[in-house]
Amino acid sequence: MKWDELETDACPVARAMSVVGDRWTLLILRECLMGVRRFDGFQKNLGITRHLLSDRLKKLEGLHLIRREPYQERPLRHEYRLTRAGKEFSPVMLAMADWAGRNLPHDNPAPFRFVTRDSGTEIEPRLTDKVTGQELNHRTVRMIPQEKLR
Amino acid sequence: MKWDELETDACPVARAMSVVGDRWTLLILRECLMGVRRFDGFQKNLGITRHLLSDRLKKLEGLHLIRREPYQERPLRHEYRLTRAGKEFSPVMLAMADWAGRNLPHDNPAPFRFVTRDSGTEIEPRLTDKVTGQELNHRTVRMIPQEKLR
DNA sequence: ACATAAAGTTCTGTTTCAGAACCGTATTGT
DNA sequence: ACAATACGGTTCTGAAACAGAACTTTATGT
Repeated sequence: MKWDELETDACPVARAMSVVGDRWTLLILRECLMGVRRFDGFQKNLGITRHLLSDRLKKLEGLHLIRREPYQERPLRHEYRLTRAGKEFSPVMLAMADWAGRNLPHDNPAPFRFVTRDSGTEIEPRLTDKVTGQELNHRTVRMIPQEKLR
Repeated sequence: MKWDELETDACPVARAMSVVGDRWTLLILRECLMGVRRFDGFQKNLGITRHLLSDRLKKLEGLHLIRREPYQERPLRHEYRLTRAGKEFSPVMLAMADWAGRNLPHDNPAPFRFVTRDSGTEIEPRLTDKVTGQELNHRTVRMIPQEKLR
């Protein structure tokens, strides 16, 4: 199975992996969420090669997760900003950071924090159901293949 | 920057990518969450090459996200099951599936559903704060680099 | 005139991956 | 008895992706 087949898979998890299933793309999104907007900013923060960064930014733009906007002319330069779809990735990033913080431990603390915009207090993420408010985890949720439903 | 440097990065998102930052690992976890336990089950469902599957299962076992347990002797055969840490990945999977379902659209419906174990109703995931119950998204949460806090 | 900056592109060698073939141990079918 | 099938891998080869460095272009500062 090749990359291009993943993109068009009926499974949303597979499609998600066609986007963030490489070493860098999700880390670029992390930098976007932290406010980085320019090529060299990404490159220096991540230690990614310039070639790959250029490539990934194009890919993310093509997927409409980031937008390329001119911030000066002569020479024409652009910055990269999250679109709505890109911003909506934020809860995934949070859930992932929380999981990794608990399950892939490290001696040093994370180099960032998630805080609420209103009070500035640190958050404790928890996935819940919109309707019932019930916590969603492996104990409360089942993932059922569609065939087995019928 | 190389793979091995990612694993030991202080950033939990980077460490998460050292685990699921490839085409297959997260899809293997998806299969685990759907109840697949055996080598050929993963191989057939995913279309991954046997070599890579073998490799990824070893990696996941090494990270204690899955456990290898004998289910028969002669010939000795094992099945692969999620550990607690692996099961705790479930909310991330849910958040990701939800995001991709909304932002990487596809004509066909997902080949699975997430339903509650008690009532069997389909869930609508939403990330909230444990303490305040406030919804967590790009509008309500800021991601701050540690340096800027001091 | 020379150095620095920003945003890439190009080049070369290494690593990872895809696809197929092969192997070992056992069970089932004829 | 013998072949076919099941299961769980390992080994091999060519293709794709990646890392690191050098180069380019347009412009500013000194």
